Amino acid sequence: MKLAYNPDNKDSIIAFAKLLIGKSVQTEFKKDIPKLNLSDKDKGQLGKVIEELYFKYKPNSNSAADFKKAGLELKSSGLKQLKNKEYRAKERLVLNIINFVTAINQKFDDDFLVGKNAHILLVFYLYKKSTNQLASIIKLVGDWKYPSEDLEIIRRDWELIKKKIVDGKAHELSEGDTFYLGACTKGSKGGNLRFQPNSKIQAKQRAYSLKQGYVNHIIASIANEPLAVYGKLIPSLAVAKKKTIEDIVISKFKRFYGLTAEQISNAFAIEYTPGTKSFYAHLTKSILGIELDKEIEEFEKAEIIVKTVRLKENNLPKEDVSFPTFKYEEIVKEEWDESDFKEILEHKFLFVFFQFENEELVLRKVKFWNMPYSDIQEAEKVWAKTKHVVKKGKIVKEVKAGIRYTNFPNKTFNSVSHVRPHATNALDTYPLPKKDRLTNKKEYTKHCFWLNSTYVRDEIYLK
DNA sequence: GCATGATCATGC
DNA sequence: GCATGATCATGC
Repeated sequence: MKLAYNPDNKDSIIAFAKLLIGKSVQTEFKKDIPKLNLSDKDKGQLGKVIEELYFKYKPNSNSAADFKKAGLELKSSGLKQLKNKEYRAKERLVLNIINFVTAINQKFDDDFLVGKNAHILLVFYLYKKSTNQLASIIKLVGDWKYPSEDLEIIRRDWELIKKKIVDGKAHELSEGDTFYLGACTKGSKGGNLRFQPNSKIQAKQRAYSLKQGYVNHIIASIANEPLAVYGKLIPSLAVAKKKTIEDIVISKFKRFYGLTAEQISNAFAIEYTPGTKSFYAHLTKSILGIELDKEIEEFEKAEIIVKTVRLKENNLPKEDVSFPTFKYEEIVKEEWDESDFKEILEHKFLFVFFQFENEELVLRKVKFWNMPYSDIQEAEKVWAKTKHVVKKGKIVKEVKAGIRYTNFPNKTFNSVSHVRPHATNALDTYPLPKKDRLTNKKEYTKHCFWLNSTYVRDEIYLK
């Protein structure tokens, strides 16, 4: 059979793939799709149709690239579109499954850089909740090779994941451990436990993945969107080889330890306006040498969450650390492993600590941090109790002097996290899945998960 | 002085 | 209009 492309030639494959832009496979292959017996639940169904009906080859699950001779791996993934029409990744890009047993003897150059990951051909479709994946319109097609600076970061990420497996801690892996390359869970919820070589504890099956923020950069590159809105911390391969993101950030901040926020802002000729929302973000960018109107490229790719914390003189943060509000109707449907809260907690954070000293705020230190496995398990208890309370319709415990006291997990319930209101006022609400038993209301003031200030002090600032 | 509920202010 | 960082108010 004569193919419409040359499977041994990269350019030919890529050019042929680009002919898919603007089409849906549903329309193109209506007649043949039923023969593949795909399940609607199969998240990889679009990829299978493109492989078998468009490129006309059988999908492989071995370690060789899909187009073996050309060294090209085909992947399809979803896009969402912002109000300003720009595209963003719907989710992380999942690469190959990590074999815990063989991983401990592998080398980065032989594992990651050959086979499936070195050169990827990406087919992005526009995701819509109401649309079947096969009917989605393909919007962007292009190939991706890692810039050499990124590969240095990915190499360190890969080494860290390997070290955890070597140390018998595959069950403690978290996406927050690493910067661009994550070890994400893969497979049906809860199940899919695997043996690991250096521990008796079974670990969730995991795959290497590129963080959603990293995929956004791949998308921008393929879509030819201007990258001028980003400023870089790592200007060259030489710097990337010598220093980690952490090294660079900490060394830049260190020069200002002990200075007040006002002194630092004066050093950069930025206005000292601690009341405005952007002040601390601007201070951080100035210290890092990033122009104020630009985003920090490495932070965006690694999805680093920056939190500025102001400590009282006794080292206790003045406020607990908040996260986005959760929706009652959604939390009751979530499983922990797919929950928004766990997703946030598996990020990498940069904490910037200031401390009050005679009414002035002094920069104490910065710290990269991600939540240890045992604390994520603690946070799960807070999440589970919250879900339970909403599900039972037992949010309000009692009403005293017009104030509603809740059954949500408080600071004494758990040392890591608690649940508290986060709203404009009591009338700023989300709908409830079930009427609250005591108040008979079908909506409730917006709440969110918070990190306890004592936890931030003891486990992040003082450690 | 802390815990908990309630609210404000800014910026997009 | 809403998300987010910040702050206030009350009671123990």
